[in-house]
This record gives sequence, structure tokens and C-alpha cells, in this order.
Amino acid sequence: MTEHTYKDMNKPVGLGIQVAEALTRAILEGAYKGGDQLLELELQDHFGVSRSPLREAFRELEKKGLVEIIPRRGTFVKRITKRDIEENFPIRAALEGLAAQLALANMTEEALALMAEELSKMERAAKTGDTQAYYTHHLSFHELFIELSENRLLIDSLRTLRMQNIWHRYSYQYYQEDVGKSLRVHHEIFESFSKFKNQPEKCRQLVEDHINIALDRFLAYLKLSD
Amino acid sequence: MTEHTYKDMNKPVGLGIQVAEALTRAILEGAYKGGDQLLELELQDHFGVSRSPLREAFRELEKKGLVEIIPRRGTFVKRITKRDIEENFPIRAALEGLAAQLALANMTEEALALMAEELSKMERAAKTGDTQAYYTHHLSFHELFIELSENRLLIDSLRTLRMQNIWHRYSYQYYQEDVGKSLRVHHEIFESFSKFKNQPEKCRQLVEDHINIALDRFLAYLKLSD
DNA sequence: AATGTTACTATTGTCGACAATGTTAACATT
DNA sequence: AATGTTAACATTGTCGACAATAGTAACATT
Repeated sequence: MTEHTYKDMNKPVGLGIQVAEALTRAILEGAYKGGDQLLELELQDHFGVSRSPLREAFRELEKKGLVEIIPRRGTFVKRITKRDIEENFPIRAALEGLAAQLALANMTEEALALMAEELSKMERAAKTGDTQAYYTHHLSFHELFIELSENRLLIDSLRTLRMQNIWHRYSYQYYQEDVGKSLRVHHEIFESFSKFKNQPEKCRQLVEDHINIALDRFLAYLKLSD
Repeated sequence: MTEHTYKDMNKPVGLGIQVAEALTRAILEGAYKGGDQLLELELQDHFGVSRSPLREAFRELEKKGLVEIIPRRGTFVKRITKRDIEENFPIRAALEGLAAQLALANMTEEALALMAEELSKMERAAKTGDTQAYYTHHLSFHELFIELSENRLLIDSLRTLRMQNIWHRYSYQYYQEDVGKSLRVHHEIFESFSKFKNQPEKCRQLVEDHINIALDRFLAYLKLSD
């Protein structure tokens, strides 16, 4: 007889969660702009559900930091300010740095191979100029060591913080990173994972600095664009 | 005519929030034990409200990490495991370290005076053996520089993480810290804030290490007690 | 005795209706 | 014209009822 833990079963999904996921996609894709109110009546028609699951979905979105619920007023898509970005990045940097350090302790050959794979895909994407692919594999690379930290709370916290980051990008349209430099840094990070198991601090610093530098570049870009 | 920003007004408080606050206190005080189910019907009688605000309150508690909502099953008070503690502390350490570093940049004479005041109250409490007071002022000391970081997202994140920490203590009954050592460390931290404005890294490290060491002591205590 | 089945109960999920509150616009007052 | 007042409307807050699901216990089958 097979043992079943709760985690094995795929949780039943109520309307609230479904709506929350649909709205998350919509917001991330920019279908709603910052400041837009999410009207219960309107969305009720749109999704064909009653207000109870809708309000549940709003709470879910609030947890993700995508909307702000103001009592007796309504639910509004969060306006992304420069300040939000300035606040998000350093936290994310500190936590991804921590994740990297923890991951180093759990590093395996398999994980290293997976990271190497993403890294080479990043390289290929860089050569062909496929920025979309570069970005995707870049995300995967980070996800790999974050997952390896095996700190569930940390992983979940970072998921939220990183999602907001993705959202920032959408909101501020296209911003190209210096792919060459980014690639070099990620090689360094990979090297740190593969060769310097005895220098957790360095690994951590490398990742943290990488993100903080990305912030600087992003802010410089914003200065140009407004 | 006076300018009024939204922050000036005290937000209207619905039943959901009120219930959430009451339940938060109840859980923190240990009125509910880990694993207990929060029955909607029962609490409906207890608080004299309908299920809608109750379920809203549950979401609020989930955001704070005090309960776990399992679809179609119910809302359960989170069981605090050793693993939760091991996951929480390093994150909190990294973020409070970051907060300290940021605070250093915003440090003022006034803030320094407030911190000195809390520190001296900690000292007095230590001398009279008033562990409750020591703990309270210890919390205030940390709150002061966290607030000074002026990173709202960081402040909010830490509020949640630290609340869970307070809860851990309640759950695992009384655990005495080494007040003498703790006092020395906080003097060091204070000194770092007051004299070494040019060494943000050191300040950060001091705070981070302080919390990680607290984890070690806590884990050692747990090992004794079970 | 162990297992499967069924009916029953307890509990959460969803809905539509009504209440309370906030928003807007028209109007009156100065 | 600027300000205050009122009434109509739009929107969220709360409620009680019913639906869907999960848990339990009694029973039947092997």
C-alpha cells in the first residue's frame, strides 16, 4: 500500500484561487494599470462568480503585494513607484544572498549540472540576441539555487519579492540589461558554487552585489525615461 | 486649508479586522494550541458576527503566518516546529542586519538618544532581574533601528517575522537568555551606531550575528527540553 | 477480522439580498 | 463664485440560506 501525505494530493482549487490566478496574470501583463480599482460588480460579471470568491481573491492578491485593499473604498492595483523598487531590491539582494549561501551547503553534482545547463542556455540566448530567452533562463538559474536553500520560508518570501520585480519590468516597459556583463557575473557565481565550497561568504556577497548593481542600472534607466 | 493625506485618517475598521486582532492575541497568548481548528460556526457564536468577516479574519491570520488554511478542510493554528524556528531566524538575521545598515545612514542624535535610553532600561532591568522588562526594552531597541531604516517593505516584513518569533517563545515556554552577554552585544551594536558611521558592514554583521547566535542558544535550549 | 459501501453529519464554499458607507451632483446659501 | 447641504447613486460590508465536499459511523460483503 502506498503512503500518501497531504502534499501528494493536488489541493482542491476553489473559485477564489482560480480568480486570483487569472487576476494575477492580468495585472502582471498590464491589463490593469496602477491605481485601477477592481470593481466587484464588474468582475462578478466577467468571471461569472459571486462576490465571496472575488473578495477572497482580492486578499490573495494583497498577500502578493499586487493590490491594496482600502476599507470601505475598494481594491486598487498598486501603483509602482520608484520607491517601491528601491525598497524591494535590497531586500531581495539580502535574501538571495542568504539563499545562495545556504544552497552552497546543500550543493550536489546534479544541481550544479542543472545550473550549468541554464547558464549555457543563457549564453546561447545572448549570442542569438534572444533577450526573452535570456531573461527566462536567468530566472531559472536563480530559482535553482533558491530552491536548493531548502528554507521554505525563504523560498516563499523570495517568490513574492521576485514576482514584484517581474511586474516592475512590465510596468516600466523594456529595459535591456548589459547581457555581456550579466553573463560574466553569473559565470562567477556558478564558479563560486562549484569550486569554493569553503567560501560561503563570498558566494553570498557575489549574489547580493549582483542584484544591488541591477538596481543601480534600473534606476539609471528610469532616470533616462522620465 | 489643511492638507490631508490618506494616512492622516484612521482607517475605518470592519468586523473582519477586529476579529483578526482578537484572534491574533488569542493565538499569541496560547489560547489556541498548534493544530487546533478554528471553527467558523463556533467563532460565529463567540464573536457574534457572521462567517464573512470571520473568513476575512482567517486570511489576515494566514498573512501573519499564524494559521494555515487548507481548502475544503478548514483553518488550523500553525504548529510550530523546530524547522520553522530554524528557517525564521536566519531570514530575520539577514533582514535586521540590512535594517541596521540602512539605519546607520539615517542615524540622528535624537534616534541615538532613544536607543541609549532603551539600552539603559535594559541595564536596569538586568540588574533588578526583571526579565519581562528586559525583553520588552530589548524589543524596543531593535524596533528603533528597524524603523530608522525607512524601508517600509523591510519594516513590514520584519514585523511579521518578529511576531512569529515572539510566538515561538510563548509556545516553548520559558527560556532565559544570558542577559549579561546579551547586554554586552547590544552595547557593541549601540557603539557601532554611534561611533562607526563609516563601517556599515560591521554594524550589519554585528546585528546579524547577534540574532544567529540567539538561534543557536534557542536550539540548544530546545534540545534540553525535549 | 478486514475491507468496501452507504447513509449521515459536520464543515467549508458559494450565492443573492440587504445594510452601511462613501461618492457625486444638483441645488441653496452666502 | 465659493461654500455648504441634501439627495441620489455606486460600492463595499455583513448576513443568512443553500450547495458541495469531507469526515464518520453503521452496515454489508468477503
